[in-house]
Amino acid sequence: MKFTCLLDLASHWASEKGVDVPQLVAEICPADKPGDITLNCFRIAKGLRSNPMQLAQGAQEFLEAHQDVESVEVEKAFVNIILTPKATHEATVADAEAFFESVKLPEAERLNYLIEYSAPNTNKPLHLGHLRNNALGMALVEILKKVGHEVHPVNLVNDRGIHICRSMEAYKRFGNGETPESTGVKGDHFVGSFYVKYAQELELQVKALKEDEPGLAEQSTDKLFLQTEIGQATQRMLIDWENRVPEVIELWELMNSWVLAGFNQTYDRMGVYFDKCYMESETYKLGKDIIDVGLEKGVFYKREDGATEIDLKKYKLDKKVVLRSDGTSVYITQDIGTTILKADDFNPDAMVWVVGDEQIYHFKVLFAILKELGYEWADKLYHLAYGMVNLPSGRMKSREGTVVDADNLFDELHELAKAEIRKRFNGQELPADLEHRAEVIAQGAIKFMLLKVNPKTTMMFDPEAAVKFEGDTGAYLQYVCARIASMLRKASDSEVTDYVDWALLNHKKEKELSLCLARYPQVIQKAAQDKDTGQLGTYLLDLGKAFNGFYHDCPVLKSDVDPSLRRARLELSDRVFTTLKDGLNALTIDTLESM
RNA sequence: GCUCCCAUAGCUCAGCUGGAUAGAGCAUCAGAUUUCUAAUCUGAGGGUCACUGGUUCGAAUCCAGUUGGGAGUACCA
Repeated sequence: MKFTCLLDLASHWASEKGVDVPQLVAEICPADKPGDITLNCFRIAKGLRSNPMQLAQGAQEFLEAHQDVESVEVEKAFVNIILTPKATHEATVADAEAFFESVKLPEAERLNYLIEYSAPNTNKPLHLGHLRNNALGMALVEILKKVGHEVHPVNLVNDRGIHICRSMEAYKRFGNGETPESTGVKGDHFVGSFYVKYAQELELQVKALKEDEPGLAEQSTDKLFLQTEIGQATQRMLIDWENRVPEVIELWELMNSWVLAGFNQTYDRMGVYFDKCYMESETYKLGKDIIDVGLEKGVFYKREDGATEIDLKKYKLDKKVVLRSDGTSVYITQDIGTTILKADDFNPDAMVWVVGDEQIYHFKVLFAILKELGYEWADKLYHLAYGMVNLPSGRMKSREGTVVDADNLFDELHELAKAEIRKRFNGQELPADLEHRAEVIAQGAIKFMLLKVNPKTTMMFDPEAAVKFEGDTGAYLQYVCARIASMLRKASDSEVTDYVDWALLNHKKEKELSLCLARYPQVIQKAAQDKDTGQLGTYLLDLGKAFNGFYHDCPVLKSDVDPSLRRARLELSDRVFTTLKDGLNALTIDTLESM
């Protein structure tokens, strides 16, 4: 927000005191104070090494004489300024093109980002936790694009390993040749059901084992895994998979194709897309050659027992094994290799991983190793570590059946949204796009709920609150858009002049609205910088509330409104509409012309 | 044991580089609708910002410690 009166004040001070005056940043005046904007002289005084009270006095004297200023009041070192309406609106949103252009970062600060998110396992359907990941990843992509970065989203599908073999082994035993097509079950759910069956069978075998050998009674299922018949069979299957045994590969390909088809449906519904999907089955052997290079460089060393290790005490981290003594890879080896592959593929300036906060340590280690290996992009790696999603009853536990399934949640919200629409049509003919409206509202509800909080917060998902479309919700914001769209529709046939007289918008709510709008470019840039969707969500709610206040107090289309005032209010409303839509789209939430 | 994160209204969450009397939504109570779409708006009650000390003109915010919670700490992924 660049207000002429503050620019003038800055140059006035500069010439008066003969020093450089940093840019004077205005704050929004608190609602209970007399003013539109506030100059905090406590803050300015530090830079100028002056007395805050005297600065405030001086500011008042200067500003009272300024043509953009109606009045000034000083409280302590706060200078509360009431601007003329013209100055308020023209410094903020009058020039729509300039306003939206100011969202973009300077050319020199724009980067090429590579963002990895989602990273599902192909053995179970997606649940609420994945939805937080997906929503964050998608939104981060759009926010970064919005401020001018180039962004490439990628996925890394965990399609191999012992957990995948579990579903396969169970299918071999209990599948009876059924398929998603023959049963009509979505592919990922179909395969997931065998993962569940596997767990049941394993428990039975463990129980039998413990009955045979009471000494094992205290052992965990994981410990006894390889002593069960099914566990051994699964382990053999993993080895067969690695040896590319045709019938195992065939089954694996078949079941993965089912799961991925299911995931793609869910992705499409959310609007998830990727520039590239890496499959772990194709990348899991990567990284070993890099370890050799690192050994030569002295980054790694061989331990006496043959394992290859790196000492990261310089980074306040522990030692980390990167190759087992038998020469095989560990998880981080693969991650090193995959990261380098991604860097080669996209040549990014910066990379982001959207992964849960339980892996914070892992990424610290990964980044430190890549730094030691000397990659030029190693300083621009970021782990967006989000907190987990809890239920009122606590953590989601698959064993207790409390996992909130993604597809079911979508369906449930869709039906509830539809019921809400029906309620409002109250017997009238329903709109032709009823299903579309319900889906946009449902997606908006779940996404906004997940994105409005700070990503790092361990958040609570309350099903009761999620199914309401009131208060701090996506629907609240979509509703504002629908209201404005309705006004703009009704006004479209009226005469539209190019000239908007912003000086007419002198109502407190009108000025507040412009001042709130004016924060948008900074907010979205800060959200991009901090990779924090919560800041944007909070802001959009502020904007929505500011509009609803205006809408309540300032009639636009009523017959007694002067045409030029109506014109100006429509223009302001249009700016809210465009901004809200832009901001919601940055959160990957769609808007509606009618709800 | 060690490391990291968290603690703000009954509940869920904001609170930017320290700045005015700590905010919002939900819930509770009281109001507003011959509508520009009430999925809305207005008002009320509700706080020892976990605790103790420190830095500062000024601390929810910074520092140290205490208590309580979560996560991580494998030749697992």
